Amino acid sequence: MSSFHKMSINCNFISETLDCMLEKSHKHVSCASCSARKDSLFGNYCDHELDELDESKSCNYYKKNQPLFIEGSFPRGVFCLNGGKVKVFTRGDEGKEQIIHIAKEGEIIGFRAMFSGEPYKVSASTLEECNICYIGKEDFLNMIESNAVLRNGIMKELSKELGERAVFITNMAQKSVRERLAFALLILHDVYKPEQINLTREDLANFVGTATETLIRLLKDFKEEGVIEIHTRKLEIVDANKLERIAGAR
Amino acid sequence: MSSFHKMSINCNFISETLDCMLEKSHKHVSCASCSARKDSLFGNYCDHELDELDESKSCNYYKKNQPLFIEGSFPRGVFCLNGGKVKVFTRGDEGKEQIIHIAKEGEIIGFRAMFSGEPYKVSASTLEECNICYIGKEDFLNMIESNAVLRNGIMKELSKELGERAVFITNMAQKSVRERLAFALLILHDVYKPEQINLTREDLANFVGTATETLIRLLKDFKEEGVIEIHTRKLEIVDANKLERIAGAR
DNA sequence: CTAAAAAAATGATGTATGTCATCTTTCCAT
DNA sequence: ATGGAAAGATGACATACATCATTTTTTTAG
Repeated sequence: MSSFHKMSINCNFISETLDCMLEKSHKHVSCASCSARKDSLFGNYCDHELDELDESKSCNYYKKNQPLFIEGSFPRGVFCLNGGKVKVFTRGDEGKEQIIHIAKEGEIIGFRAMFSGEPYKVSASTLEECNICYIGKEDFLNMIESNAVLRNGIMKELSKELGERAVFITNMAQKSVRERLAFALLILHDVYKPEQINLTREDLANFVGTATETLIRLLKDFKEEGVIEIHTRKLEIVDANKLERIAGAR
Repeated sequence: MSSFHKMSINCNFISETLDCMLEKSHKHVSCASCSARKDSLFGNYCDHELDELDESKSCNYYKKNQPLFIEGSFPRGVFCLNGGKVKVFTRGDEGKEQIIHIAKEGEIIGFRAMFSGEPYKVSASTLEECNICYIGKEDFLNMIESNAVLRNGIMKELSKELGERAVFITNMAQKSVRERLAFALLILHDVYKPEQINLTREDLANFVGTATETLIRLLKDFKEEGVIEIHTRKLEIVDANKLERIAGAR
């Protein structure tokens, strides 16, 4: 319901939204009117660039837990997240997911494998109902080639993520599960705001890198310490400062 | 001594090498004659591009354990590794190093922060005697802007590393120390060949993400199982297949 | 609205790995 | 060559966390 509300903001008319969501139509959501765009790499596109972008993209509705792409397959285009949250993850040897990133509105997903020439090293699937646009490989690469601003934005994004992952690796190697959970909650707080964090315990455990049971116990600790409130599936951050202290420096 | 030999290959004359190494001169090693170049992003440069590259770079000799750059500072240029090995690492809250990557001849180091506009998220320092060229920020960015092949090479490299780090994170989160050590040894085997792995136990532990004592015990196990030989500081991989089996899939 | 399935919660138990303390070997500068 | 420092090795011990088994709660589908 709150995600429904959010979604409606991103479309021109309620009727279009309903088509989009309830009837899974592939109705075009124009980039010019996409509210997620301003925070995206296309944020500073001018009118004719937007028209061109509109031409080359398709728009799709995804139900909860639908895959966008799967580890090992080859990319045919990139995904531009108009509404909803998407998890990006790999599977370890025993099939257990390790969530690398949770993407929100405005993010472009899956462009890494486009440049590396390798198959996807990660999978991506929706965590909730999503509206996602799709740009074919050729169109996207042409845009990159001809538009220096977009290209620099992409390079900046790749570089930023690379830095973040170095920190992620260090946290995994050196922090306790308790510290990592605090760290993860802070990240998710940022991703989900102004809404509350809304993930299954299993997904959260797979993001933190721990067993579901351990995660549940630690959440309970945090609740008893007054740093979070648990509203069934939704987690509310009550004391972010304390979380930061628990998570340690950085 | 064997690293001395290797170094000499990369310079035009022995006398130049000696200057370079023993007297720490900044004598120019020409890119045209750099044997590390063929495997690098500059591998397919033509003559006049090489001249240009030569103009804009400086060449320096580094002793063992010297820093190239430090986490938190801002980049002023990139480093191009002509000879020797370099570790790239972050420090956790208690100052413990987590090694993210070990770079070898031909690699360009430190270009991530150049694009992200952020300070370095990692530090880099030499693991042995090194010959390292340096290209200033402005020159490098100009090259990127004007040379599409180099640019695409950089984007490919960024993308590949991003994928590798997703795997690294998953390994950290889900594999046992024993499995991670096997995995690390295979990576290092590749980096160091045709030489033997040559790292302190502490550095190796900081790469695997474990305590030095634990690492030492596991090395002993591997030795007793006949997968490695330990020649004091140097590690010889005897049975790579078995290591792969221990490391698990991927 | 209800039944079945999925998710969440809780307890009991084992173990891989970190920590601390001590000793030995190797390295390196003088 | 030699002595001090760094690196390597080994043992004893503690514990954070995973695993397994079971129960309760929530969600979903018919």
